[in-house]
Amino acid sequence: MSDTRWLTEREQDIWRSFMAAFHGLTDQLARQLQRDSGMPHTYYEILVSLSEAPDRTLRMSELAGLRGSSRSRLSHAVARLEDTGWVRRRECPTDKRGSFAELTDEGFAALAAAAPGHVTEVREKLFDKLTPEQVEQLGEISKAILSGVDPPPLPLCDLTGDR
Amino acid sequence: MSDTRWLTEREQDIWRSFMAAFHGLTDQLARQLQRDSGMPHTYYEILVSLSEAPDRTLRMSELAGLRGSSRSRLSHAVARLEDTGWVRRRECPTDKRGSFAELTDEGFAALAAAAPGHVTEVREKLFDKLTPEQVEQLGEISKAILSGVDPPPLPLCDLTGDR
DNA sequence: CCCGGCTTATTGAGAGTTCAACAAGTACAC
DNA sequence: GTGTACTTGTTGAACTCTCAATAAGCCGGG
Repeated sequence: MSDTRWLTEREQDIWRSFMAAFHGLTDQLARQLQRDSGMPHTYYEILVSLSEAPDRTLRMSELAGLRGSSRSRLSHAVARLEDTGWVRRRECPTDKRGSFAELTDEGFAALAAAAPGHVTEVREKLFDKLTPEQVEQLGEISKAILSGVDPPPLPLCDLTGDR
Repeated sequence: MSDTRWLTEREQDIWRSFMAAFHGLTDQLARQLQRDSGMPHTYYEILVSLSEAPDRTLRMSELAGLRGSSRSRLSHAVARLEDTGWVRRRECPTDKRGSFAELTDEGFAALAAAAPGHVTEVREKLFDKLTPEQVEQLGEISKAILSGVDPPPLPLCDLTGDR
């Protein structure tokens, strides 16, 4: 328990570059979206997920699952998106607990308006900086990391009686 | 202006894996730190930077630069860290505007207590998932991305007269 | 010296996230 | 059926982050 496998000098170097690069990149993307389209990156991704769903509609918990977000976060986010008129809530006929979130036409338009600037930023700040081989490597690396990431911060009730 | 260079199918795939992997990873690290050590990841990194500085002390703006954080954010964070007793503010004798942040013994102890769990998480969730070649590739990729990331969200007053 | 222009750091309000608690509905054993 | 256990989604409070505004000190030209 006490024999921690510390990082080597080299590993720490890479780890720090990685964190700096990724935070720099995501910060920049988030900033661009907020500045040019007035929406947080998280909300942009919610709109994307809805836009790709049949009828542009998803159950709240499916949406949370897709976005790796907690139900609570999603609930707050959708409340705000509803205020701006980009999303509408509908009730589920078969399960009265359930809620659907549906992308409105205004929401779709906002997404369509935001996309070009966002994609341009992604291309310039990420893909343009890497060689084609590095892009493929990044894909492999990402898949490998994903395999180790525990199921998202979903409700994931604490089953164990621990503590 | 209107000819956006959209992502190819393959690129979008990689982009999404990348985002999912990275968000999953950072979420998990943040969660582990908050749960086991009661501190946000951002604060952990502030403590790390201070612990490595001469006299465990840094000017506020140097610290902000190191951490790629805005002055404002750092100011709020240090205020809170001061409340918990992990950091102490000192005034700068040569520049009366300036402030030093100094890691207290309690802060150092908290950091020392948090480090093993954090490192273990980094090793298990990142390094253990990758081959040695992939680790090196990740280092190169990170450096390449870093080269394109604009200077951090520092104050960076808008020099241009635009808008 | 002194004034305008930077730089340093803080502050407050607004927005997003987390966590725990909760209401409401479903499911399944009995 | 009825009750217990689980699910779905929401809410409020506490916390972090962002942005714009502000106070205060430095600095260089005239």
